[in-house]
Amino acid sequence: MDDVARLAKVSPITVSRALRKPDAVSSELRQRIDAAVHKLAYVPNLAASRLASSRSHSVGVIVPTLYNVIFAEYLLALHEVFLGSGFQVVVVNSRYSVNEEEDAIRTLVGQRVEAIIIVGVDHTPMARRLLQQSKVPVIETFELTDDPIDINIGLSQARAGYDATQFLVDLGHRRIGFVVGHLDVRAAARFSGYRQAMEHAGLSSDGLLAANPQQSSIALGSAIMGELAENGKIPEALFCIDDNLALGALMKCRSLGLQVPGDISILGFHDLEFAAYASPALSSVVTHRHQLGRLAAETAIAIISGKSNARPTQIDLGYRIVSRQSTGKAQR
Amino acid sequence: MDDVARLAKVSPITVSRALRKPDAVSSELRQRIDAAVHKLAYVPNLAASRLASSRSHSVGVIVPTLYNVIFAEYLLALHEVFLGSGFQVVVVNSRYSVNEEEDAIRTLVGQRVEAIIIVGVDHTPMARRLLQQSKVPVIETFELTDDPIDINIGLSQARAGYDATQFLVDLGHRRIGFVVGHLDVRAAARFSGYRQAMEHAGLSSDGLLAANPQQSSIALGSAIMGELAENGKIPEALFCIDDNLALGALMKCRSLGLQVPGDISILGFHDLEFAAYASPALSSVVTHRHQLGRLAAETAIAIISGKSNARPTQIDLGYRIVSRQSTGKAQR
DNA sequence: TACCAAAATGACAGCGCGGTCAAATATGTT
DNA sequence: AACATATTTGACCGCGCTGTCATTTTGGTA
Repeated sequence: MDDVARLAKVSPITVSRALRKPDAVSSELRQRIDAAVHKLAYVPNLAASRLASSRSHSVGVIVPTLYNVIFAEYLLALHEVFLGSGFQVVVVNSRYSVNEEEDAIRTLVGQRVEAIIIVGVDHTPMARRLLQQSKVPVIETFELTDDPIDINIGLSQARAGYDATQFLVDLGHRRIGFVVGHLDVRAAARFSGYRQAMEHAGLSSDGLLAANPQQSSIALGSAIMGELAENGKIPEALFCIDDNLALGALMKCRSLGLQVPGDISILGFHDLEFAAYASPALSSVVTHRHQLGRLAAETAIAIISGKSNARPTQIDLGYRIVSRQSTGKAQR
Repeated sequence: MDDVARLAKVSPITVSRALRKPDAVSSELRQRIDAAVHKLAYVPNLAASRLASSRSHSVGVIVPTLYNVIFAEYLLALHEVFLGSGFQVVVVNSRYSVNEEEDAIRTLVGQRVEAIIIVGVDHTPMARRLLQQSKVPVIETFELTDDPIDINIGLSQARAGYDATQFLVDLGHRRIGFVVGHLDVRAAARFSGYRQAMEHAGLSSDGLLAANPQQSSIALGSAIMGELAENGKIPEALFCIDDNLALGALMKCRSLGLQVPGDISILGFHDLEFAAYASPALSSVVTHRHQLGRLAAETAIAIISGKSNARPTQIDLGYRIVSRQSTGKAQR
C-alpha cells in the first residue's frame, strides 16, 4: 500500500480510504490512486484488512457434499443473493460426517465469518458450543428441529416421507418398497416417516427396504432395481429416497420389460430437473431448495446488517407431491 | 490466546506452538493447553495467523459454475487430494464471465492463496497480470493452450469436437446436427472442431446448428429436439454438447416415436454417470474430470512444498469416444 | 476580509498471531 | 560435581491494514 501511496503522492491511509469508500476522497486523488493501483496491479492483503477491521466480509456455508444437485441448487441461490452484497461465500463440505462438520465450523469460526449457514440440525456438542460462542447468526437448513441453535429454515423430512408413502397407499398399493443409498440423517428421517405411514395403514414394511450404502445415483437405482427383480421380490410400488434412484429404477424397469406404472409405481423425491422429462414422467416430492438458499442468505444479510430486530426462529417451507405418469392406481 | 495461556499457566507463545507443532512442546504442557483450549472453546484467529506467518494455508479454485456435474466431479477430486494436506480449498465461481473471473482472481490473490487452479485458458489481460505477479503456481485446466500462464492440464476441446463428429461421419451420417445451450468457450471450441470435421468430410453444416443460450439441461435438450421436430428439420444424427442435452433429446425422441438409433443417432459429451444407464444407452465422449482435478491438486501440492523442481508445463489428458446404443450406422 | 462549518487528509496505535533469537531447564558425560 | 549439549520455554517485534481522532483545506457567509 505504501508503494501505491508513494506513486500517487498521498499518504497510505488515503489509499486505504480511496479503496474502501471512494466517496470520502476527492475525485482528483481518487483518480491518481486508482491509476497507481492499476499500474502496480496492487491487491490489498485481506488478512491484514480482516485483522485490523475485525470484519471478514465473508459468510460460511457448510454442505454435506458438493456432489449432489440438491446442494448445488441451494448454493446457487445462496450465491445469487450474496453476489453484490459484498460478502464472500466460503463453502466447506462436511462429507456427511459430524466430526468433519465440527472441523469445518472451527475453520469458519477461525476465519471470523459473519454468518454460518449449515445444512442439517445434528451437530457434535462442541460444534454447537462453537457456533453459540461465536456470536454470529447461525442458520440451520433443510430440516426442522425443536431445538434450533439460532434460526432454522427447512421442511419436515419425516412428514414428507410419511405423506409420500401415504400418497402411494392412497393409490391402493400395499407392498410399497423403500429404496435408499447411503442413509444420511435426512434420508433416515424420511424412512421413519415411511415406516410410520405403513404402520398406520396396517401394512407391513418387512423385507421392503432396499438399501445400498453408496452415494445415491442413477446407476445405483438401476442396480438396486436389478437386484429386486433377480430375487423375484418386485414390490407394487417404490418410494425412492431421491429422483436419481427413481430414474435408475425406472430405466431398469423398462429394460426388464416392466410396465411403469402398470406393473410398478415409482415415486421419487426432490423433483429434480429431469423428473418431468423422463418417460414416463416421474412423480416426485417437490422440495424448495432454491427458495431455501435464497431465504437463508437474505435472512443472514438482514441480521448482519442489523435490519432484523425481531428475527424469526423457524420457517417451515413445506413440500408438495407432484403426481405424474410414473405412479398409478394399483391394479387388482 | 492470552486467556488460554493464563488458564494453562504458560506463556502465549507456548500456546501458539502447542497448537501448531504439538511435538515441540512437552506432553505435560500440551495436555494443560489442550484442556484450556477445550474448556474455553478457543479458536485461533486465522486472519492474524495468516498475517503473521504470511502463509494462508489455502488454495483457490475458480470454476465457471457450481451448477454442472462436470465441475462438481472435478471439485470432488480436488477436495479429496487437498483433504488432509492442511490446505483449505476456496472455491469461487466466475459465472462464465472473464470479468467476474478477474474479480475472483483479485479475491484469491488478496487472500494470498498459495496456488490458483482455474478452469479455462481465457482471461482478461489484467487477470493474467495479477496471476503472474502473485508468484503463486497457477494451473489452468480443462483446455489446452499454446500460451499457458504456468501449468496447463486438460484436453483439446476442438480435437474432441472434431473426432466426435468424425465418429458420426464414419457411421455414414451426412446431416449431422450440433446441439448446444449456452455457448461457452469450451463449447465453442468443440463447435469449431465439428465444423472443421464436417468441412473435411465435404458436408455442409448450414442450418444444422440448434442453439439456445440457456444453461444446458435435460429439459433444454428435450425442448430443442421438440423444436427440430416441429420444424420438420430432424437430422440423421445429433452431436450434443453434453450428455444432459443428449438425454433430453433422447427422451423427446422416444415420446415422439422416433427410433434411436434407427431414425436418428445421438452422441453426447462428457460421459456423465447416467449415460450408460439411459435406454438406449447413450454414446458419449469420455473426459477425465476426476483425473483432471486430482492431477491439478497433486501438482499444486508438489510445487508448493517445493518437491517439484522440474515442473511440467502441459499435460494432455485426452478423451475417448464410447460407442453405446444411441448411435448406429446410417440406414439408406 | 475575517470567520465558521464542512469536507478532505493525515498521524498514530493496535488488531492477534508467529518468526527469531535469547533464556531456562533437562539430559548425558567425564 | 562440573560441564557440555539438547530440549523446552519465553520475550520482543512486526506482519499490513483500519478505527479513531487530530489537522489541514475548502467553500460559504456576514
